[in-house]
Amino acid sequence: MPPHRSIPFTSLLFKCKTIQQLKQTHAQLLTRGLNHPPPSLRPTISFSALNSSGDINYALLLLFQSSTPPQIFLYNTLIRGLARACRPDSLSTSLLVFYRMIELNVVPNNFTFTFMFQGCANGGDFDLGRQLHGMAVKNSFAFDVFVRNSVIQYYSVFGKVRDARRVFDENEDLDIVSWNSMINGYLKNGEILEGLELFDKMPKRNDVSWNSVLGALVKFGSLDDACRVFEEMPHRSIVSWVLMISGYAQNGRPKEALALFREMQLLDLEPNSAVLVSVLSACSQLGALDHGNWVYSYIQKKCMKIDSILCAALVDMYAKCGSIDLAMQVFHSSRQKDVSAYTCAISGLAMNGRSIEAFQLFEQMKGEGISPDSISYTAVLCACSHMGWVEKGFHYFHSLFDEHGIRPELDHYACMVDLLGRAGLLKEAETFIDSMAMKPDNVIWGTLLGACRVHGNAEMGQRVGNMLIESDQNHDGRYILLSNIYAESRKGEDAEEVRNIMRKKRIKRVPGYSLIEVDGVVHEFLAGDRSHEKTEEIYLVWEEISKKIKNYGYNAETRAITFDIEDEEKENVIGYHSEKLALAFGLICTKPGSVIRIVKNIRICNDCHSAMKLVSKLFNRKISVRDRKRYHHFEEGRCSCLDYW
DNA sequence: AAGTCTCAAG
Repeated sequence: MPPHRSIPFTSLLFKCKTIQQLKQTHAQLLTRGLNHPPPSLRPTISFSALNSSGDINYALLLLFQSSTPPQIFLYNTLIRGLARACRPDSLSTSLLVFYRMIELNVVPNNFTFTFMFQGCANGGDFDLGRQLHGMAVKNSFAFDVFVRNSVIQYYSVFGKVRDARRVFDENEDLDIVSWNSMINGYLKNGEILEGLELFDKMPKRNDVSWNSVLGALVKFGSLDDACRVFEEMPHRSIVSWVLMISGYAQNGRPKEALALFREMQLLDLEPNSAVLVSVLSACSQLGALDHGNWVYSYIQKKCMKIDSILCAALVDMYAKCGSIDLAMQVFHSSRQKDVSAYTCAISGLAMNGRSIEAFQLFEQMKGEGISPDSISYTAVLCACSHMGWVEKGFHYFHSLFDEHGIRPELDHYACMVDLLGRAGLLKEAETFIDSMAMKPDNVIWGTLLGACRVHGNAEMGQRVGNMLIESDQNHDGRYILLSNIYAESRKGEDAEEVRNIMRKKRIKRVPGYSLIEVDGVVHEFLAGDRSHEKTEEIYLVWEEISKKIKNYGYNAETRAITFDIEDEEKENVIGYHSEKLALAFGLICTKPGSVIRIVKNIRICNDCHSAMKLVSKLFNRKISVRDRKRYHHFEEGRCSCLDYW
């Protein structure tokens, strides 16, 4: 068969849009006896190796089975595809390709080396990279600026900034990417000053240079410094916006994240999925369902692809805004779900009082061949804790290592201590802490202290509380817990003593607050807050509510009163806990029949819990309160937590 | 014929 007969097929191959089409067309070509004519290899290998919907194994097969020795371009394409793919065997496979080409006397060129270094950087093999570097130098490929830049990048990834700097210094012929790679090497490895010094010396800067600095400030410096750079930089690319918005979202400043996003919209800039992921994270933190809904409809309107990260963010947002049904709807309709998306759904279910489904989903995930990671385990252990399922908790705790070889981390231990402590097994919890394979941190002891308070164990509480205060003198929560434990076990003097120490050390109490979103605006309330513009009305309404529910058995509890309030104010303040004010505001401002959604930064107290239950019944409203750990969905006088929390 | 640097979740 004359070779030119393959030409029409080759152009057909170039037009293929999917791997299936490509394989079919290629198969037709093969059945006509045109066994891998060289021109057909290029489109097939390029597509299979580089396209995100390609099939790199198919490309490998074609390359290794070719009857004629493939051109260097094809080898390079495969190595490039492998470097990009980030599979666990990527690097060993590209090394195989590398040896194969040498074996067939195809001499590697500067492109080969660029892709190999990229592979080493992504695949985590330092030694191989160093050998290749020697080889590249010996064969004069290190003169190519691309090769050199990928070497700098490779050394930087492994924290070998000095080696990177040597390559950088040895060469006259540097371009802006060399500078960026070198600066980024410093910044990523925490050598901020060196990085900034080099940045100052740069002959010319581009967006990437500025964004590297911006990213380092967000991560290692202060957000406010980053903000200043953001204001001053000559041009903001989408990456700059991503960095700032995610910086705010991840550092407990979700309101500022949303404000910056609004600024972006006013400038008519199109958000990408990275921006939306951060915006969704901010919505999750604020419980801002209206905003979150807007983001979801925006994604649908723009037909944006929902990848596993966006899926996880959406599921997390809906779950943390209390709309677990919507969360699961998004989850099930998404095609791309990775372990994180599953984990978000699992912890979302658990948080919303649907632990049985959480366990089912965990098993389903394993059934689909996705292995749980350490965070998935934190989620199931939390689910056990919410239900008080001690035995199940131990089962999962043991399977952590037995089934998945994951060594328990502090988070897992903390979940177990919470599970035991909440269930009233305080002794067992303490024994469990003693059996830990690592040194327990203050979070673990703090969890036990919290349990001591819930179950009124003053002896253990005193011991643990004093130890905690000793080791971390500035944590307000520990003083408060200990003082309350004393107060509740009628040791008023000891409680007073703790209060005095706290005053003397000038330890500021982090105030408890509640958020409620009405018509896209997030309102914030503190306990006894009188700053809201509708204060008069809010307090009036709460008085009415209070009177009404008292007729149905509500008795303002005084046990849970915080200590830094003067005695005569006690009843007043517990009557005006932030969630009660938010509830009154919600009753004033939302439509009858709609759900009132409140987000708290600390745990809900007994008093508010019983008040909420009664209001849900007497006012016939569904109320959702998210506290620091979980959701309480109140309906018709009952709570989804079944009064266990 | 092709490449090197900045970017997101639990």
